[in-house]
Amino acid sequence: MHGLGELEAAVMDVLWREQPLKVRDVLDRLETGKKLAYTTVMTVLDNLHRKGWVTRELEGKAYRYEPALSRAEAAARTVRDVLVSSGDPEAVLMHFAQSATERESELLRRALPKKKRSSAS
Amino acid sequence: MHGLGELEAAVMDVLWREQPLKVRDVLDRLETGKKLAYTTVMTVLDNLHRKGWVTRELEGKAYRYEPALSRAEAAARTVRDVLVSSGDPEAVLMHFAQSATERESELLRRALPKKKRSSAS
DNA sequence: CGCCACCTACTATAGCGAATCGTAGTCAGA
DNA sequence: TCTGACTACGATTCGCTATAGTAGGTGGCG
Repeated sequence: MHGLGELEAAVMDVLWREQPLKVRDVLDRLETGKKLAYTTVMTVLDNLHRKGWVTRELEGKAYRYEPALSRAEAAARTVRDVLVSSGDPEAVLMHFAQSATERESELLRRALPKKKRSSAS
Repeated sequence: MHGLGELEAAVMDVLWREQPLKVRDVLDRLETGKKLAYTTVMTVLDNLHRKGWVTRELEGKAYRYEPALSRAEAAARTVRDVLVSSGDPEAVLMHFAQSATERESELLRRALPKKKRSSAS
């Protein structure tokens, strides 16, 4: 869904699950099979910050990180990017509609009519 | 949109534009600034084949390659994957609906009712 | 018949981004 | 002041992509 590595994605998962966390908190909550070094997680968070995936705020001595976008927002943006970069959004939507589950179709049908103008980022 | 490298994507673009092509044909049509070696393109096509992005068929001495999926199908599948892996497809669709253009909304509204069953990969 | 052109198969190198840490420096508090 | 918790930097390793050379097979043509 993203242009992220495995660990980076795992870290984002943690942050999406529980909001503002310090490096240590993320480390504690990471569900990888191996125990990582504190600095490893710090580096990853730093990279995510540099790439704009998370924002951070100094609290005393340590940073508290939180996702720049909710998981759903990030995913929605990815969907949009795929549409745009596909060169033919219409065709893609057609194919998607074909494979959409009944539930998804229902949701979309309800959500779409309510739409208002808004520019894509 | 994909998990492909730059050259791989360029090669897929060529194949999506014009269907069954031999290595040499792809090489000739590649729009990269630099002139690549024949074997470079061959390797890329081989890798794409290994990863399932293209199928190939021996014609005489050489292979003829073609995309396993149309560009739109591939993109649609990516969209589906994003939805599924997001953990909350509904929320993603809601956000997407918010940012959809009028045209996209219109398209979806028309396409959705036609839906039929089909299994996601 | 033997050489040339064209292909594929294999192997090799370099580059880049991600993963993973170690070390050094800083600062608040016991 | 010594300690513990942090951050800032830098180093190494790894996997994947980009890029290409070399070896070996084969059909056609002079």
